[in-house]
Amino acid sequence: MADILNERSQNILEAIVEDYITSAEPVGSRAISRKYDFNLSPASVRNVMADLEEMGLLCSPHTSSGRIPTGKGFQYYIDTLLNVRTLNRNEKQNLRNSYRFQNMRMEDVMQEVGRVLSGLSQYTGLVMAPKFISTVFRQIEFIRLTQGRLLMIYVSETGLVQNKVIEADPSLTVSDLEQIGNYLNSELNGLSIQEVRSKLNQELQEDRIHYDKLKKQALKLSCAALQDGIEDQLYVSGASLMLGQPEFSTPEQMKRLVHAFESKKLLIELLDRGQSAQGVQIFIGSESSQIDLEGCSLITSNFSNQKGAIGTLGVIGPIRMNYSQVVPIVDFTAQLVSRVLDREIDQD
Amino acid sequence: MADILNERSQNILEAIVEDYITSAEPVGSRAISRKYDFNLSPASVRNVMADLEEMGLLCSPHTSSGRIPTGKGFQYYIDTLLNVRTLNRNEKQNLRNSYRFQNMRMEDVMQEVGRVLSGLSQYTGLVMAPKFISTVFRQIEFIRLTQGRLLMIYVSETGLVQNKVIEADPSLTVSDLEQIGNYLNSELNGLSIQEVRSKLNQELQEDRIHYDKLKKQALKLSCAALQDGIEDQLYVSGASLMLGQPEFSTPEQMKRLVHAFESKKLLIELLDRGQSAQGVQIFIGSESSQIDLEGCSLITSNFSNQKGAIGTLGVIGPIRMNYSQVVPIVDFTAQLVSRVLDREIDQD
DNA sequence: ATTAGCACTCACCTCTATCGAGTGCTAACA
DNA sequence: TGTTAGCACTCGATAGAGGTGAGTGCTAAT
Repeated sequence: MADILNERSQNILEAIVEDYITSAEPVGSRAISRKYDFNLSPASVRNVMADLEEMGLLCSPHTSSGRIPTGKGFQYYIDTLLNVRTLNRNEKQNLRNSYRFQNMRMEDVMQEVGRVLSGLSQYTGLVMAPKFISTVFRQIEFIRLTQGRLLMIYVSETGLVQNKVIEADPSLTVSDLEQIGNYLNSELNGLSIQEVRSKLNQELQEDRIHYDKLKKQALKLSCAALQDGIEDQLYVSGASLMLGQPEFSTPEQMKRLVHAFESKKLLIELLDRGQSAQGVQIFIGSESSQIDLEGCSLITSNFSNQKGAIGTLGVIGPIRMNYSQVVPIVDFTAQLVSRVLDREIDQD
Repeated sequence: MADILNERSQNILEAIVEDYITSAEPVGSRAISRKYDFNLSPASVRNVMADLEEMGLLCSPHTSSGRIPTGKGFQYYIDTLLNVRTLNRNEKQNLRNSYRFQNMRMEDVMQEVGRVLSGLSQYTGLVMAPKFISTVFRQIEFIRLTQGRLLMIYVSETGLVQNKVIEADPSLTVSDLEQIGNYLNSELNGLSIQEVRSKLNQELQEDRIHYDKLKKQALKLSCAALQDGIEDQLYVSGASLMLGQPEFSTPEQMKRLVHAFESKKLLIELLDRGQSAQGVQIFIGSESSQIDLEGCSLITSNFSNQKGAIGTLGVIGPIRMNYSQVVPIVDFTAQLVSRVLDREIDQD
């Protein structure tokens, strides 16, 4: 794709995209020819623009208006023209200082990250906590609520607390539960949930005929507790900032956006897509094809600690986002959070 | 106040309010005289309306438009004219069936309640989980994160899980923590957090010179853990439904609302005001005087279990809410949730 | 290949006219 | 004396007309 455009066309496309990013208005040939010194008259610029439009990189809202980049145009810009600013030492230090992670619960860390991302970018910050399945077992606790109903509390290695109500054999006593907890805590410590699951399944089969009743109970309980059904946690910050963007200024678009942010399902789905990738990823609205998120663009990066718990953070904004500014922020923040996750626990 | 108005004025005010509730448009004298059979001509109705306007119960957006009730008008309507529908057995059963509380975590119960409230009322549902301070102690657990940093997990009697990171003496070993946990769990079980606090303070003073080092550590730890700094949890559901209401149809008002819902602080403040009251409470926008929530009205009721943990739930909508329909829903839901809280634990 | 020139398009603004729902006031009526 | 019919008036909402200007496409000259 990159080679279809000659240098002049590239320069003009870049100029148009960047002008449009700051102005949110259709860009005219005159403006381009004046602001950037290509030594080209408006008429020449117009010729190039007509070509770019034919290639689907630009479009004009109506006959007598300037051009705006299409999704494809932005995609091209991101793929080949965007040069991401790298943060210098000062900027990195400033960013580091923006975050206050001292003595925070994991939930608070996630929320704080979202808040800061949103504040710095002036768009909407998203943070998806590490998925339950990607966490590493640290401790489990069972608390009896009523006959046959237990509250299970699970703490991951990084201090992420999750809980769940499970049904259980009503005959289990409190001291049974304590023993079961102790057994599981010693057996499963340090294993990833995936490892835990396969281990549990394996042992359950082996022990099917075994007579250690308590151990069997323990396996059954932990199966119910850890098998599934713990939902993703998504933190959305600064949704109202999006409503200030000119592309979402009509009531209908606002409703759409708020709905999308509220249901969270769409967003989680979108963030999931990037979970396997490394580094910063950019999804462009049209591509993502979620009606409610039309016109939006998503910059994400995964974070993880050394043992693998993977979460995702990022910024969602209008397609017309300031990528060169936001990308490094998202990138560095992901690195920062990864390091914080590791620091949460003793390195041994 | 009620006695200043004669019956005819009351009838007309009621008619205007109810018409406005369904139409969201200024109500004219002609409409009133036709739809309701007071046997009064529009002219007579106009006379009454002029009186009501003078008393500050009505106002007209401009000279030649119908009247709309003022905040004061709504207040009067709610105080003296509103007759709340009581739910019949069928409706109660339907409402009960709307909620699915089986094997849900407390967090999920709260969220579910918000969702259903919002769905039934078509406005925005609010649920504030019982305040930490109003809960009853059930269990506490300390998990070592790093040298000198502990994760404290607190479970209230109703199964509400909260956690917090606290600093602690780095020399504490894992078995120390276990002992401390056991000690606290046996000592504090069944006490309200307020009782716990006074007990801790008392014992800390008594034991100041004592030589039981571990006990002292236990007291210190639990003080740090339970003293304060656990924030309220507020669940907001169906915010986007509010954006469909005609009074919030302009971009500016939408932004205001979304901002108010997002920051949550305003809402928590507002909900706090009703924490001491019993039964359903109604706050009207102008009265609440929060700029961001102008034009909104709040119907709340507290719920609590037998031991006193108090939370609040309700519905926030335009002042022009269908009170007679929403009030009984909020009322009955609060009763329902109260009962669920009690059922969460063994009755002993 | 580039560009100056020109006719053309179309969103946007403002001005004006019209319409109609609703009012307040007054005079007539039961 | 309370009620009502009649009437002039107000004012938002809607629609159309005209002007403006930014921007385009095309063509012919450089």
